[in-house]
Amino acid sequence: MSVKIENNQRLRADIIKYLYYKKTLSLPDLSKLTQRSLPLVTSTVNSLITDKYITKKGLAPSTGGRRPLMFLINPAKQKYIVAVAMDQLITRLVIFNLANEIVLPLQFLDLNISEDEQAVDKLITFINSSIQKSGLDRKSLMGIGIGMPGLVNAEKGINNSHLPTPNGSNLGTYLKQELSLPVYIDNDSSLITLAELHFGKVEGMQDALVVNVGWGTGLGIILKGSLYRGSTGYAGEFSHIPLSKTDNLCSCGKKGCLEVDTSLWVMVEKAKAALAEGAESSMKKLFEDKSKHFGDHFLDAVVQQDPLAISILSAGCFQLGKGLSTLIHILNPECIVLSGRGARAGKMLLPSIQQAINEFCIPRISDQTTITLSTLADNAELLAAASLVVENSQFK
Amino acid sequence: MSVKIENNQRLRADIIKYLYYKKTLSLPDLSKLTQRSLPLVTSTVNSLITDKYITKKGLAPSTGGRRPLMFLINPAKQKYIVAVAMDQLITRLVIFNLANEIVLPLQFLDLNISEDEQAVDKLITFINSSIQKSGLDRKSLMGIGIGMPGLVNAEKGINNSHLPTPNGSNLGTYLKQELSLPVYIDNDSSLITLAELHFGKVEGMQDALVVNVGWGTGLGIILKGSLYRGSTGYAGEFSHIPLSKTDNLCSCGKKGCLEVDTSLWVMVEKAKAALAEGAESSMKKLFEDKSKHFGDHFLDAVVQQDPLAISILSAGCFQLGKGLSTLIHILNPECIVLSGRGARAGKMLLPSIQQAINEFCIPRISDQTTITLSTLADNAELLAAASLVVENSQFK
DNA sequence: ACCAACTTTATAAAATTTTTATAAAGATTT
DNA sequence: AAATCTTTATAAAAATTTTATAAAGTTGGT
Repeated sequence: MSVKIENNQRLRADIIKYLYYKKTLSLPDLSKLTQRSLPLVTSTVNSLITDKYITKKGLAPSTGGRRPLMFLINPAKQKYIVAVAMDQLITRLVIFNLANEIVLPLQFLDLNISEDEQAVDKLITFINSSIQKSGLDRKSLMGIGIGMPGLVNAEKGINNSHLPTPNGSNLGTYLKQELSLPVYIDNDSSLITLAELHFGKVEGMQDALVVNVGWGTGLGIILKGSLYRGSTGYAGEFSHIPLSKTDNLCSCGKKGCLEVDTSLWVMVEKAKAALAEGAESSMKKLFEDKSKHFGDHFLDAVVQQDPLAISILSAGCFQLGKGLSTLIHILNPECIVLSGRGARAGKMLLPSIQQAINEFCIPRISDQTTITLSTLADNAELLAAASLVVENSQFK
Repeated sequence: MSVKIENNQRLRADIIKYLYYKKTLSLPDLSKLTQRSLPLVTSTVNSLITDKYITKKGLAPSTGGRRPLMFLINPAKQKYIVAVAMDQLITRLVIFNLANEIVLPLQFLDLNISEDEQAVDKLITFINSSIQKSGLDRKSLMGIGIGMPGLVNAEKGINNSHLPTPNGSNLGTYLKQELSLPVYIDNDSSLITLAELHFGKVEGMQDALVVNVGWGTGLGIILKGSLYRGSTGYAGEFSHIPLSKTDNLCSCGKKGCLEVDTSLWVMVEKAKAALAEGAESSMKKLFEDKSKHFGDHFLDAVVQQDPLAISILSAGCFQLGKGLSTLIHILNPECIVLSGRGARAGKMLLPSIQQAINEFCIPRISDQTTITLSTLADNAELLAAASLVVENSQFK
């Protein structure tokens, strides 16, 4: 048996990716997942063990035959990933190892990406100082994955909505240059969708939708088992489809966008207007506390079953459900997952959405689609930001 | 060199399929398309020549190097395909050979699929008598491909809207039994989309939409280079998305469906109502001729630039454009093709659709999508019905 | 006009990968 | 408790791809 020294980078990367997502797998598992033969997978796994990328875990319980030897990523391998999740107001950062263990705990930065003109350079400083704080050798960092709001073209590294670079150049390449590490950026909703696909409710499904209920209303589309990005990378622009019965002006400049009824911003405005008109609500007191954002107060009020907040939310969710009815007819998905920060309003969202679907969908089609809540916590976006790096790296 | 007698059915089928769609190809072309190595493709092509499935055409002009030997399907190979295209009112049939040459010319049958309870048995009789008329040996028929309106699950062979079988069983299996030949059914809009993908404007594109402008408004979705059918086969139900500003009742039982504004049926009704109210139009005279259907008269009036017909059509097309705006935002397609019988209204459709898109789309997204008219004639659906058989056959 | 350099296609030989067969380890049935 | 079925692992055989080379043709320069 000749020991193979260094070939088949593609299969090596695939094996590491599958172990990264699924934690422990046997040789037959990897053979099926990678669609390569068992002997080939065996020899490639052996070479990865030699390189300390993966280790043997031990024998798994039998499922009716010989017990399989399980493999997992070697947590001791000194390869690390910087994961960044950006919000309109707050940017978070974590450093993981390849086994998805946290090496540098959550770091925060207050950063208003749409108003602060120096946002990009502040981001760079933040990332650099976080790396320094971790004490890790820069050479051991595989790359940086960043999730951010806006019309992002992940492939080209462009954000059309926010974060212009000082010299007006491409955001992705600018970050890569300044940080001298591989940088991968993506839209926040796309990342949340990838998190649901790899670690959450959509795992293993072919066709599904993930709604990012947040300041806006984001959408990620899983088609044929992978994230669909469209011909120029802008697929899933759900929040600006023409659906509202009102002609209210949207932030995008058009009238009657879905977002006009469904975004958390708008709901907070509605709550404020109602309070100004003398409505009774627990929000009156909550809104006085300026340490948290209005939107978070609104969600708190919903969770505490405040009637005004729930009535505003329900109206918004009904419109969201109408939008989802359209998607169900067009895409006939297996499942729709409600995710993002708004998902913590949890069960409060579902009834109005379901009601709209009952009203607007052909039952034979909508019966096949289940609607469910995400079980991933807030670090979903960070996990998926890290997975961006794993997806795009080589393992030599 | 050992001559291979009979193996690799998959590659044989793939090679025949590519030659069927692209007419003539060289060995390197086939190697790239099938993603198999040149030596393997060469030996498989040789075995197909031995079996008389394909023939050498001759050398193609050089593109800068050695001239390639071109191959094509052998028109003399005695394998034939029955193609059927059904409409609400008329059913058409053609028999092709593998080279897509017509062996039995167009046959017609008046058949109202939604009202005639014996429609299925009449269809069977029609197909059988057409085969008899052709004089072809039944053993030389590879199968029957049928396109039909309705909520069709092609994989399972079900039509939920029309054509119930006498014994209530599965339509596909019933037809297969009664005709004792392989039968493949599909939705008419899906077939038109496949025709555009293989023979028309969408050829080679990854992400595109095909609108079947007809009695209803059908949609076919091309994603990642192939027809997208959804998790349970019902994707593309465009005509019943909630979009109309009216609350008019749709034939499906819901209110405010897109179809309420965009179907040819509805436009004809609007024209009739306007005429009853004394409006002037060339349609007054056209509608007296009962030998053609009202819808065809309406399209004639449009083509002849009748003001009333054009104004009704424009209003419908604006709503269609609003619906397409939604699809552009969600799916970010490279191209939208207007096809189906309504496409002969041609350039009359485009302005209102474009106007709606300008009004409802974010320019950065819609700029990337071109809207174009189909150049395929009415036999598009028949061609694609035949291709269903080729796609599902083996070539031993 | 002719030769060198570059392209594309076709075939032969070498290397890789898969398929098939067999063995090993454990569960299940008789 | 032995025989049979499952699943995993490895070895040998067969198939496929990769690499190298040849053949056929274009292009551009002198």
